[in-house]
Amino acid sequence: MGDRLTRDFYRQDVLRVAPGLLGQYLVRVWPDGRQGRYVITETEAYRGEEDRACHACRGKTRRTEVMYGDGGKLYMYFIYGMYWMMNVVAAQEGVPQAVLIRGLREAGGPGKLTRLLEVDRAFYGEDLVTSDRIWVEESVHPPEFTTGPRIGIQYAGQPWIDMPWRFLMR
DNA sequence: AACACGATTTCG
DNA sequence: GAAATCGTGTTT
Repeated sequence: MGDRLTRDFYRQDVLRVAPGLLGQYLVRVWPDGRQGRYVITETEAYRGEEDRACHACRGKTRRTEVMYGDGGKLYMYFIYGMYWMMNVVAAQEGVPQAVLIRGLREAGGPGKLTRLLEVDRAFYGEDLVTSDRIWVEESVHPPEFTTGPRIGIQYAGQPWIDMPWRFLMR
């Protein structure tokens, strides 16, 4: 069992937090006491209002406000009429950045892993530093990883389409 | 109040 | 390649 990641980890720039989450253990505890531990294998960084692919590019709304808060909370949003996406807020208060969790060793795809974990709107704003039902624990050593352009953000235009802000564990 | 669209997945 | 399906932001 590793130590839970601290507030200071999440308060770093998203370009450090996104790759930094690779290889770490995402822990989920259900109401009945059952516990699951999953290795995070793929993430993507969304970086502030200037990033046209980031939901914060349209400013603060009820949906995006948690991204403007302190790092370490969950930003959940619903898309395509059927999927909840799970994001980890990075950086400090006032800096809207988030990491989309795209894959776990046990489940590839952001829409599939939230179904596996059974997390939805009820986890909007959940604090990974203090929650008793979901958090992240540190693995022994950081894994090697590769990078690439983010998925499904063609509408964002250049240079955002080509930013290598997708991180995959080898 | 109505409308357009999306950080996806699955099936043909 | 297209459908499924609805919350959110924008427009009326």
